[in-house]
Amino acid sequence: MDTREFKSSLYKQLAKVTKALSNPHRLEILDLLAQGSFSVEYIAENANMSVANASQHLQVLKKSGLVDTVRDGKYIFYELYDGRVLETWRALRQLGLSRNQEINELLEDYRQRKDQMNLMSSDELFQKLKNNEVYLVDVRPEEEYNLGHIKQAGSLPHKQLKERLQELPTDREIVAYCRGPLCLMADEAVALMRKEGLHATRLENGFADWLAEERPVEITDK
Amino acid sequence: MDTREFKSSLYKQLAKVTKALSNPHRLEILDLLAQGSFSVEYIAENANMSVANASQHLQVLKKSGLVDTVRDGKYIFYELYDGRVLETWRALRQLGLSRNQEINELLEDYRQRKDQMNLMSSDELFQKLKNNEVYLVDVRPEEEYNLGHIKQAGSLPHKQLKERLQELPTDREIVAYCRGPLCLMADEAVALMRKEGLHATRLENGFADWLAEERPVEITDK
DNA sequence: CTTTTATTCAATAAATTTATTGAACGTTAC
DNA sequence: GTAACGTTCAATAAATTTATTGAATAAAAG
Repeated sequence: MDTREFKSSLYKQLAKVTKALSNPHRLEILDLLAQGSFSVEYIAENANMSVANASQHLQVLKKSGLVDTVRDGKYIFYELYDGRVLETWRALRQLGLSRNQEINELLEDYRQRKDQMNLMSSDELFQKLKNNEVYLVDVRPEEEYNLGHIKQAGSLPHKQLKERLQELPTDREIVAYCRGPLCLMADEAVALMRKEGLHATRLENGFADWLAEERPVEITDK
Repeated sequence: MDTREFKSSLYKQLAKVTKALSNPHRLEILDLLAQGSFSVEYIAENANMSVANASQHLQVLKKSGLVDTVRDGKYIFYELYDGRVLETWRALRQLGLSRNQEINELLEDYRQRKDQMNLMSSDELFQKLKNNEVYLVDVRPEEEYNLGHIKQAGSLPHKQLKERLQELPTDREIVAYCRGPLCLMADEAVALMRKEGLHATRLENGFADWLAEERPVEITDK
């Protein structure tokens, strides 16, 4: 093998990792796995695809070394291989958000339609939590809240929001958060709360980012 | 458009960026553009592909927002869009090197075959340069040396090395560097120097990394 | 104005990636 | 043991990506 062939093989190997990142479904899966480890079934349901399809995508991610599996009883849990994968995913997402104008337009359109543009930064939330100025709700599915959540947050899955609106305070600012900047559960929740006359805002990023920023969380370790 | 469609569009848009990163040729181009801006012809030659093919790949990179173009006379120069692209590329490359065992095996095989396994870290080189303990040579093509190089480095393109061996000192350690950890020019140079009885070592990373680490360089600004 | 040179475009065939389907596998619960 | 359940496999058709070829543009040089 001459030098040129060596070089081609190197980039070909490297592309195995980037190819694994090149599919929208797999990106959505990674974004979900940033929250914790989940079964194939859960992933399929939450990233909106068939179980067989999710399984195939997960195997691509596994072969590329981005995720790993742990068997627990009859379930197989997939998780990010390590913190470096999470960091790279966050950098890529950030790059995408900064370089693809259409993403921002999509997000703005969505929020404008729901009449809520303003987002709260992590810094601001951190301060307001310290001064006990806000009521914080985690609107992700309960399973994810149980794996770990922002300290002082209560669980109120967005699917149950309508029936449990009366639990929310009417005299305080409510902050809702979900998985991350691309997750729309908190946007939907805020829209609904505002329609009910509540003072609600969404956190700009989500749980995985709060964790990566090393801010206070409550984690269930297994 | 309902929430699910919105979400799919978001990840689809994001995948436009990652798809641009999913091809080995385009990775090799990015790695080259980490050194500076170059014409299509130069890129085609140095990344070993036809001009038409390089042009097509470059357009994919441009549409995804990763690179930009500047026209100068009859040449069109391609360059990384900004520092964030460089940082993301470095993170991805690092992730690849850490997660793909075959890359490391390829590199080790290559170096073993050439009987030189030991690499010098940036830290060590920095110290040795300060104490004037090493003779530093940049073995990249002269064009790239002229765009910018490590301070105190002399230019000795690996293609001219054979004829200019007598310029090298026989009584000092020689350090050779090139574009980065995936670039093999410095490995070839070190192998040749050792065969001639010189005391030579390669820098682990390359110019773009030295620059990103904010170590002393000489840059030609235009 | 014509020629030269650098780059891009358009068309095509080959290769790769993808979603879907239904069967197969392996573990748990009974 | 057998049934139920979660996951993977294998086969296939549709969609996308890729390299190659030769023609088309656009700027510079003569």
